[in-house]
Amino acid sequence: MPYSVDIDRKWQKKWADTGLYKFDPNKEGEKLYCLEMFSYPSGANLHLGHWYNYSLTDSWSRMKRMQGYNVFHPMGFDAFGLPAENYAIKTGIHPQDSTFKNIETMEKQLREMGATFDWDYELATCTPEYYKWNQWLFIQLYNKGLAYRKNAPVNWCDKCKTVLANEQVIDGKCERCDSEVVKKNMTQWFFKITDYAQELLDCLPDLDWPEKTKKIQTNWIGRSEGSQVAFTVEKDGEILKDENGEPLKLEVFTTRADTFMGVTYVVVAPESELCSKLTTDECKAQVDDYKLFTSKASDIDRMSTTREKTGVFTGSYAIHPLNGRKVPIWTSDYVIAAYGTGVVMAVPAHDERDFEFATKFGLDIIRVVASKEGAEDELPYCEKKGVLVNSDEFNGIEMHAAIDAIVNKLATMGMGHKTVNYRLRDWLISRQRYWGTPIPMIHCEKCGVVPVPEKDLPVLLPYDVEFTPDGESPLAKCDSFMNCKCPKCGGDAKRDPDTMDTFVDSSWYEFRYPDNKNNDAIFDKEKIKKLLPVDKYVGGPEHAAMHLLYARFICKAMRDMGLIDFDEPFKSLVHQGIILGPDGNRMSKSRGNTVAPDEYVAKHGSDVFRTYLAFGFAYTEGGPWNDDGIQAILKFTRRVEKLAEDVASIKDSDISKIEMGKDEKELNYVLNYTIKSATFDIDRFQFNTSVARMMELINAINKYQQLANAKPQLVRYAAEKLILLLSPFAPHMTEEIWCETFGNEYSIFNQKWPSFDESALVKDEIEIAVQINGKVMFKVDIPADADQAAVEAQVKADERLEKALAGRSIVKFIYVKGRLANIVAK
RNA sequence: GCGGGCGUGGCGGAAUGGCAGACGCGGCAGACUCAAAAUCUGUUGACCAUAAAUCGUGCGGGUUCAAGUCCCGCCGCCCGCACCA
Repeated sequence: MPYSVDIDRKWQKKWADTGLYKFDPNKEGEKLYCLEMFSYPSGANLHLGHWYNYSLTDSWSRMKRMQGYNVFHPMGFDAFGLPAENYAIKTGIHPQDSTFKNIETMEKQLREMGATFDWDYELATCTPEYYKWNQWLFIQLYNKGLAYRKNAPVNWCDKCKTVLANEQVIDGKCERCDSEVVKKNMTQWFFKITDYAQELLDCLPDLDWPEKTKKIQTNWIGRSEGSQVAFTVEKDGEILKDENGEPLKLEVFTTRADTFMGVTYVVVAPESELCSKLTTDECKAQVDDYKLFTSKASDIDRMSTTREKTGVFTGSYAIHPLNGRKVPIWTSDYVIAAYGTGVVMAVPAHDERDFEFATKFGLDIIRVVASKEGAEDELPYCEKKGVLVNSDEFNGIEMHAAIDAIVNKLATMGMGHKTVNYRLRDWLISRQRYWGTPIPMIHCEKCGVVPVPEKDLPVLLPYDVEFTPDGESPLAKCDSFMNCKCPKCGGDAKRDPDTMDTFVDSSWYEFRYPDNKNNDAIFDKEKIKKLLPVDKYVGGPEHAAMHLLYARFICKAMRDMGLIDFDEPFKSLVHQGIILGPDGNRMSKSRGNTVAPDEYVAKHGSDVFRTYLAFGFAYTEGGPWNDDGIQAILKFTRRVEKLAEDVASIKDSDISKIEMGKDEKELNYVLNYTIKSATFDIDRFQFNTSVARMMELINAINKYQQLANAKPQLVRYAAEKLILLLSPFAPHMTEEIWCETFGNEYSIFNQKWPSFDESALVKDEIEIAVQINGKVMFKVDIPADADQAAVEAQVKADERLEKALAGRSIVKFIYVKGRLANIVAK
């Protein structure tokens, strides 16, 4: 029966009926956990990106199965999230209803892809069975001090009256109403990922991840070595005191402690709490105006580098600990509250931003570093080399040495020390949204914040909720949800009305798959020990800084809770590229350049589509879709089927007894070369070249077939190997050929992956190029094992050499074994 | 602005410093056919009537017996971060 979508259905049914892909943890073979990033269940059918990710990773895992690994390959759904909620606001269809319906559709489609997923291990994050453990994990983090509440500036859309997730802010605008997003201070839950900043950095080098992704994480974490130095503050003519009655230390982070003697003012971020504390009554009005001004400034404005500096004086002064100088404290939005201490010491002579600010507001500029003693470099002089000037006792000290000298001096006064600062911020996980995991915390007037006892988990997400956004969490309006008893004192209390960021759901799901039905624990430690970490993780590069960082953090936190005993969740990571529309642009409905897999699959079958995806692109690059490529694969599959029919009647594939002549050796060489390189290429996710090698193999077989004295056993033998090699890409078609055309035993996927014979790859004679000064002049056949002397002798004896030399004489003879010979001639 | 990646025929794309363009699409020519489609065979970087020669991996330099590959400087595109103190 020629290959079609009917063949797909036939074998999909048989595979399911016979449980071919059921995972047995006790089966022989080294365990291999192969995981694709699970997907969001959208209403539409699987798109090209899903196919590209899932079908080819499936091909990889199929080869691994055949190589004898005990492959665990689960699939599930990242089912909480905003799209379903927004869809509900628009249509009135409840997120739960639309989500479960979408999951059903996607499951069906994923089955039709013909992947090896074991659906017994499926999970969906929106089920209470899953999010119960999300809540449990939250409480463990809380108990460990890794989940805490604080007041922080968040993205706020004033038109939608709601907080927005970072990913909902597109170029500083709300994705839904397109109005500008501003910062607003709100009390939110955070996960203390910053506790792990250094370890997240330290473990990166040993991961088998794309270097680019590691770089993105490195930058995101943003380690910066510097010093923390402190000033005292004079407000209204008096030294400002802290809550203990000690003089308040205004601490700043700097990488340039060498310029400390050049500080002429200090800047505090307007959002910082310190700002209010430092502002004098006299200046309060202008500072408040300025705060309002910056809170209104959109991210777009603030991000602009051409934007002119703004700011106002707070009325207070910082007192320089080394020279006693009194410098004004300003507030300006060029200082970011969340980075460092939210306060900057300004050295306009040696910092461009400070220079611009000081120039605009007429603040002092004092040179303290010169490229060499006495030099009058143009200011600002920002080079990190030179010696100190105008710095009293530090004059003449080389800039790097001066950092140590100054910090040491400050340290003796308790006013400074070396430190490391990270750009990474704690992970804000509260969301004022409905369709997510309720935060399992209770607010009691008497007892404060109290975690929900484990026996009361899960805190169920109520179904009947008014979720139109109006600035309040939808759950806050649901009395039956909100009102509860305090677990500690039994008095009336309120639940936390927020839900968790859906990145929390996906930050540990890889741990739940192997034990997805466990009602008593998040997972069984022994099961996890057997299967994790994930050996191969495949998904888009867009998750480099978010999901992949969060998942690493949660893994480390789990380890420190004693749940697991390894450091990293994903040993090896691959990113698939992006398939663009035929016009070379990103596919989008508005552009009208989308390609729907369904049409192709219905017409040609899953295998043709899968094999095209393998062949038509460099996997990690992606690229524009091209319909013509499908035709190439159709042709190839027809040739494969034709070959299979040709050899169907040949029952003998024993090649050990046939005489291996030149042609046989040649075909055998191609066969073994194909096995070797296709295996290697599939292993490293370079599917296009592995399919190319198979095309070469069928070319060679067809050529050999046409010989009058072709040995049928060899043809059959080579054809069987080809079918095995192709099976990961075209599972249905090759199963059909294997069982029906060849009459072999079910299933091809219980067969061993072909191995190659190294001796077949050793040729007696090879052709090499002879170059003169790097240019190919002619070619010679030489014995493959010839050494340089032998090759040199043979080439020198060649009659073509004299003409090629054209009167020049040989200076040097280089033979690169098996490659070429190069003659240096003058 | 900083950091990273990429740039190869008409197209998708191959090339551990070692014969650039594997494999395929498309084109051209031929076979089969009344014809077309399909299939098969050959051919296909540019220049050139042909061969030879020459030129060819964004541009300009360099290292090397040998550079798409390594180094330096540009240009273009993409991605990440972005007043990070």
